[in-house]
Amino acid sequence: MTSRSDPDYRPQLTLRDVSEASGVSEMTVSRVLRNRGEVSEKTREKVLNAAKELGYVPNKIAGALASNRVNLVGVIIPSLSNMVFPEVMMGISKVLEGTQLQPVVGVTYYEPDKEEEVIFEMLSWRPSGLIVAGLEHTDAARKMMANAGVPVVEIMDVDGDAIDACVGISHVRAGRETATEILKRGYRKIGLLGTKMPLDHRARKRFEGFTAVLQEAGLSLADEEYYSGGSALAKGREMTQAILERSKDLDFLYYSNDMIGAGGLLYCLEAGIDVPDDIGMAGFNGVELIDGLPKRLATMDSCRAEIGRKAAEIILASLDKSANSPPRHVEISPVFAPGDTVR
Amino acid sequence: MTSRSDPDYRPQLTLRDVSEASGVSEMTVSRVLRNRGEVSEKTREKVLNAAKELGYVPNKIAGALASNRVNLVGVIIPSLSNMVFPEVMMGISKVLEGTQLQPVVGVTYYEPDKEEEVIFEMLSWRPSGLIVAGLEHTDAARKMMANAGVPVVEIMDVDGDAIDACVGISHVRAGRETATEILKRGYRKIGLLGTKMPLDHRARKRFEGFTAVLQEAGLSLADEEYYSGGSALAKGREMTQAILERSKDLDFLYYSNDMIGAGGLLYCLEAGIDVPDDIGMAGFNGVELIDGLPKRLATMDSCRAEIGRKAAEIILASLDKSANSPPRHVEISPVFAPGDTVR
DNA sequence: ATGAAAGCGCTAACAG
DNA sequence: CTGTTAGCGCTTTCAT
Repeated sequence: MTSRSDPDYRPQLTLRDVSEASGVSEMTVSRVLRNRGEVSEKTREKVLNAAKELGYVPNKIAGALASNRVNLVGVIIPSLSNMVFPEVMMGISKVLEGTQLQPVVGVTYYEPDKEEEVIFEMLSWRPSGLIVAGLEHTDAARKMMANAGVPVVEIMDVDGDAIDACVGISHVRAGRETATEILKRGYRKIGLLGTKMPLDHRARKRFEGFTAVLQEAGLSLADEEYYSGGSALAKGREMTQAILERSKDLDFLYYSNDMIGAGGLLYCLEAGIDVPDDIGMAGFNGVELIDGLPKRLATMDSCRAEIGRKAAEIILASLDKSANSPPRHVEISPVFAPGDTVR
Repeated sequence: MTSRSDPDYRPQLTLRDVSEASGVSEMTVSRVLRNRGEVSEKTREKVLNAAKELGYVPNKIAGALASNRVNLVGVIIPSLSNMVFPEVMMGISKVLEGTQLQPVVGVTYYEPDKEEEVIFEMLSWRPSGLIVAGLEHTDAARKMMANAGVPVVEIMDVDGDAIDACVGISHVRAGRETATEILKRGYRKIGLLGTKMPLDHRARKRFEGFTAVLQEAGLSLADEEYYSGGSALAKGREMTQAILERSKDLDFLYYSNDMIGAGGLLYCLEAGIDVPDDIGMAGFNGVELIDGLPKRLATMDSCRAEIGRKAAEIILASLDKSANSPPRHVEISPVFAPGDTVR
């Protein structure tokens, strides 16, 4: 897109061009192209032909400015580097498919300042709604979203205060339930393995819920291991080896996600460790990958696609005032799936 | 975003509001907010304070219309359901980070008509550039892109004619090289395992290149197996079991991607099959996952992040006329990585 | 260094 | 069913 003062600026095709080519007024051309209002079949055809002939592509920028309507939904997520968020996206896409709305993604890399920036950027396009991962934001970001005048759905997490609407699971509870299941099954010397990400609030909350239950049972974590960077599967393998060599009496490993859990599982199987009798293990997320492992890793489904779908539905409903509005605070309750790695 | 005629329409904050609050003309406010043109430090501050005070968020729609500039790059990819495309995205993001440009994603689900639709939708926002996966498009889509007047980079594949620019690998050659390596290592009874996706042109091209080399060597495929849907890892496992039970004399399995290859590898290891001596195996993509498997699967890196980076650089360069333009046709040559699953 | 005027391409609202 | 008018919020251009 060249600036209009550039020497080689080629003016774009406008409604006016279609109007002239078809001998129909701009306004009627506009109506035809948007399928709005009554237009006779004859004019309709003339316009459509002219538009196709010319290769006219409407200018949504101008349309949006004039109509004060932007059919975009901003989706703001921390990362693309694991399957979690793409799956949320798919849930959103599926619901938005067939409506006028289109998702637009922004990535924050788990950085609050970057998130604030992305939110600002998004809002400056005046989208019809916003879906944001997590409940933790800078004050400025919260203020912007609260004042944006569009529906805002915070997703993935419900442990905290939502600005407008939220859909997710309680990670504290997820951690608590996993711990409860583990204790119930008799495991006592428990190690924690996770990513070194203080800003991954959801992983933090799971671990908090998890350790709280241990404490209530008079236990404490036997050991911990954190990593950053690299292939999650490989890291899970390495970390597991490290922690088991260091703490020989561990009988359970709780991983912050399934991918590193899978690495740990592969390591144990190769090392001849009896899973789940010598060592039990559990991850989190319920990724598809789990189905293909030699043993199904115990996990808890984080319901990513469902969260995406529900969030999109909330946006849709709050735009369509005739629809009866769905609840604006949705907690999904995942269940512990023991798989083959707990006894 | 409510329509302006709605009963509960709240007018948005405009430059005018900031102008009035700061006692500075709209024009100067605009200059401050865009860091353009000379503005005295004093006015600058007044404006910035007023804007922050009010919580003003500029309207990019209006800005874009007036300036004929949209700092968006459309990225059109077939799928989010495996790690391949998110990784391309990360390459793109990394390069665009720090520039004015922002990527916007559209997903086509490997459907040509859907792709045409997404391209049309994208172009109607008048983005500064387009990055599209693949070289195969509907005629209408090609025409739109050719006439869009913005840089268009087709990525992932170079086996075909590019509209404007392209960055990718030759999948035909990738298939050929893999076949060559396999034959060189003495494998002869070769089975093919892949996804049932006639519209995944790149997988098709790899298989075509692969079988061409076999034919040139007087060989033909011993067996084939295709799947659709489900967990790739689990499917890889199932397909491998199926093909091996059916064709007991196979000595090599070529998978259309690493994920199903990994499933196959896990199956073989569990089944006590000697890899690579009884059976050799190879996949495609070079996903990180491979590092964490019991044996590293032979593969060929599809250079996703690099492709994303190069594509973004081409867009950037063609927008900045002072920059010397990089080549507009870039073929990256991946190398066969034998890992531990070929002898 | 700052301001005023004009208009980007389209659609809402109203008139016929 | 079709057309006319006005203007969305901003930036360009030109004047001061």
